[in-house]
Amino acid sequence: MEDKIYSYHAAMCKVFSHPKRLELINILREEELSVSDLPDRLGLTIGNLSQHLSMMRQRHILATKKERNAVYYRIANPRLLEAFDLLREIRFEQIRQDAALIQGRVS
Amino acid sequence: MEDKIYSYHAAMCKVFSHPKRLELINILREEELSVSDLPDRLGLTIGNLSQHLSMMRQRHILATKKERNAVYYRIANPRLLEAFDLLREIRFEQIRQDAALIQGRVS
DNA sequence: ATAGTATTAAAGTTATTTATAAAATACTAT
DNA sequence: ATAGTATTTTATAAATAACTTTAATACTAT
Repeated sequence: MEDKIYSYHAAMCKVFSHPKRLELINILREEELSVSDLPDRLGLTIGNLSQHLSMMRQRHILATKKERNAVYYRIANPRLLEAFDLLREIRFEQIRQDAALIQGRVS
Repeated sequence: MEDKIYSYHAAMCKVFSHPKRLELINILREEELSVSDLPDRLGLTIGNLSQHLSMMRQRHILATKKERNAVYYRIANPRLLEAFDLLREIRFEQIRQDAALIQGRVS
């Protein structure tokens, strides 16, 4: 039971474990976009992009709506952006500390 | 440059993308423990555990100290637990919503 | 020094993830 | 209905990650 919770949690975190998916989240925080807007901005083929989108939707990170002949993707839950930002901030802090270490200014 | 930031960010998130690593983080939030305390609690072989520990230390999620003939691991940065809890909370919320849907009580 | 214990590293195997290209589906508008 | 566009799916190959077993290292205490 407890095991399942960790598995669900891990499945969601897997979304964050690929640089292009993170970049995508960061793009979609501003505006929702259609699939065809994205391959150029991300440097991905359409097929590959579609795979990422599909796994992100399955895990409720992204949500979609259909309009005319396009499918629009958006961030499913704004709180995800809080988590995104918090993790990024923690990572930045680490990088700053590493840099300080290299320059001999140990905190 | 921007690419590198996403890669660093993703590398850190990869730590969270495995259920046993999440379980480990949750165990270590209470107390720091030695390597030999962990295989039984996690149901991992020592070799496999050691690989997880090593990658988590490399990414600054865990920190170590040596004492007598044991190596103790602890959470490197308490803010990681904030992120852990936030993500878990978001995931729980999703599960609750899914459950509600199945039972026909659409929010 | 030697034996015993704890930890890490290496090698080999399996499983999972990612990327590419091609085919299939879905929808629009004529 | 047909042609055209957008999106998804599938098949395959390549890359990465995970697990197991065994060997090596490091440290303790006698």
